[in-house]
Amino acid sequence: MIRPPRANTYRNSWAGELNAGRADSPARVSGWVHRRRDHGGLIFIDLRERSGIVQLVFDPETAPQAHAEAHKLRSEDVITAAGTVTLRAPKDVNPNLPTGEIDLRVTELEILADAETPPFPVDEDGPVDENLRLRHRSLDLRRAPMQETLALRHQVIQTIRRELDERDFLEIETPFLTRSTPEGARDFLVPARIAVGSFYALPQSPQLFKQLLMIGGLERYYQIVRCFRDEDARADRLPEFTQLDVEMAFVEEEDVLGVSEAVLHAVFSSADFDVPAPPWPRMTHAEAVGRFGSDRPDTRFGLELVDLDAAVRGTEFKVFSGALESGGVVRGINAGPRELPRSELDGLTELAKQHGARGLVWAFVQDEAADEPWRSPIAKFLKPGEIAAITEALDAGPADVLLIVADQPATTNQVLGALRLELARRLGLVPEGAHDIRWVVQFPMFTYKPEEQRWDAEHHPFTAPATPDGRPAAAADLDDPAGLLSRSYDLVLDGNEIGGGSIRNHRTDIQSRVFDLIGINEEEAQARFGFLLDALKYGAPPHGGIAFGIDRIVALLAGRDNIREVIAFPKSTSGADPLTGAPAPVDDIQLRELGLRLR
RNA sequence: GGGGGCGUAGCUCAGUUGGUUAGAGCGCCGGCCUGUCACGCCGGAGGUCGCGGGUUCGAGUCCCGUCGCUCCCGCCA
Repeated sequence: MIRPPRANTYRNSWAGELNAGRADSPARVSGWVHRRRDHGGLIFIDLRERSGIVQLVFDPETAPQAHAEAHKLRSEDVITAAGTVTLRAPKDVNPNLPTGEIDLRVTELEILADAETPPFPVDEDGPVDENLRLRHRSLDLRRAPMQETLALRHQVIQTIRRELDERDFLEIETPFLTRSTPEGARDFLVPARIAVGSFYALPQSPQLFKQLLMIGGLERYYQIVRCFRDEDARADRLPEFTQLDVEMAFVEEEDVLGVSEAVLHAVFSSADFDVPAPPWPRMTHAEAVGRFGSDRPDTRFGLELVDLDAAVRGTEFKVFSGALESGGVVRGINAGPRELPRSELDGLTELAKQHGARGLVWAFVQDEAADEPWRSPIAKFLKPGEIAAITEALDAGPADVLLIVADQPATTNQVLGALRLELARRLGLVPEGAHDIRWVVQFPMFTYKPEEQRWDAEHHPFTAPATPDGRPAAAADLDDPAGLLSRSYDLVLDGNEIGGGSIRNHRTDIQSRVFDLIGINEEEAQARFGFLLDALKYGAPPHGGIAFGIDRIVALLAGRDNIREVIAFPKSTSGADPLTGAPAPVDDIQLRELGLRLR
């Protein structure tokens, strides 16, 4: 698995590669003191480096000098040791260690660097405050979980490169110091010394550049590239992150999805991550939101959303009737037969409110022997027929817990989508080891922003529109933007968005019309991305692409719930770097050169 | 910008209703120990209870503020 090292003064073998086959032969290894077991007579030292751990034995009778030196060893000292690989007696074999059949009986020991006592244990995987780990990242990186995850990350990236290379993609770099690209997030800005008062923007993605590469005839491009968005972080989102960026010319959706499936399936296979073989199922955005309350549905468990408009039409219960009259909906989920104590229901209500609902209706379906069909604070406001209709619509039986939200459609879906995820988490509804991967397609092209009285691009404005029945749209189709879809696609793994892309606009007439609709006039468009619009004029091929979140993918493969765990030097949630102290103030001299003055 | 959680020894944590000298395990230091592998045994050191203020006879504990970390909402296609 690992090639032998070039023999030098430090090593001729990897610690983790020594085995019974090397018995009675000399070896020299170097690494860190993982653990010491000093018996007064014999001293055992576990020596650790990337390849693994080997036990060094220091015997006072056969090697008194090395033994004396070994007494000084402490955790994380850096040593080089030479001796003879020795078979252990059968009773002494350690079956938990790949090198457990042998020892290295050391005759020569040199301490290359001694270490202060580490601020947290390096030889265990137990929990340590994350900030402390990040402040001493070089120590944290020595720990097994980080070594494993970064090796996995490397393997993912190598697999991607190999697969794309085999498909004739060119890896091409694009600039970091650039102009703002219209992704919608806040830009990180870099003041320009050469043009005081002007700024570079760090790229939110190489979107415009990869389109230029297609117009430039490069045909198939990819890049594993850092992207920057100056927005608040989350467990799955940091201000700087790495994406696999892909673009292809003369393609339609099937081409991009096909390449994506082949590459990612190779990635999953290489990591022994068990997802179905492609082609992966596709779900429309409308279905995803309708059934799961999310555009990144986790379909590994039920609790699907059910429309209750018909069941409660004409009701006198104001929460429901009020919602319906103001263009809202009434929807619910059947959480199945549960004993949910009041405190848990309150918690769910709190969650619903956090997501914008005014409240949460809950009901326990009772069996026929009970006085009332429901046990619920709102039962008395509903007619028996309405209760029966809701119960039937939710396909509910005795002891089932029903959760109902009445609000505007977007809010209702978001709230119920969040509730079903929370319930699944609390109740452990996701089957162990189950994974689901699927495309979400046919996103709306535009969303209407009432407060600004204009349409906005749901994806980004370079996405090609499609008619409501899913055909590529012509310029004339944009006259009625309401029902338009986009030729975009997201890839969703276990409820996580791990990639997304689209077929782009390669014709200036459609592109201009899109800008028009979202309120970017010709002058502004020319100022912000005239270089792309100009390029489109000189013959752009139909093209499209996709981008995948490398951090998220590796985190999912590694079973980590936080992408910081798969990044060597991550920022904290606040966007600060506990290691370097960035962001940090700068000298007045630097500010003057940039023509900046601080308030 | 908003909400929740956390902050006590080097690490991971406990700390009752506000009450004498703030504890445990691991680590660390010293001693003993020749087959351990989470070695074992004996002894020891180690605390600005995040920081600031307040209430109180008395604060790790209650209150206010603040900082940091974290999860979420907003934001982020």
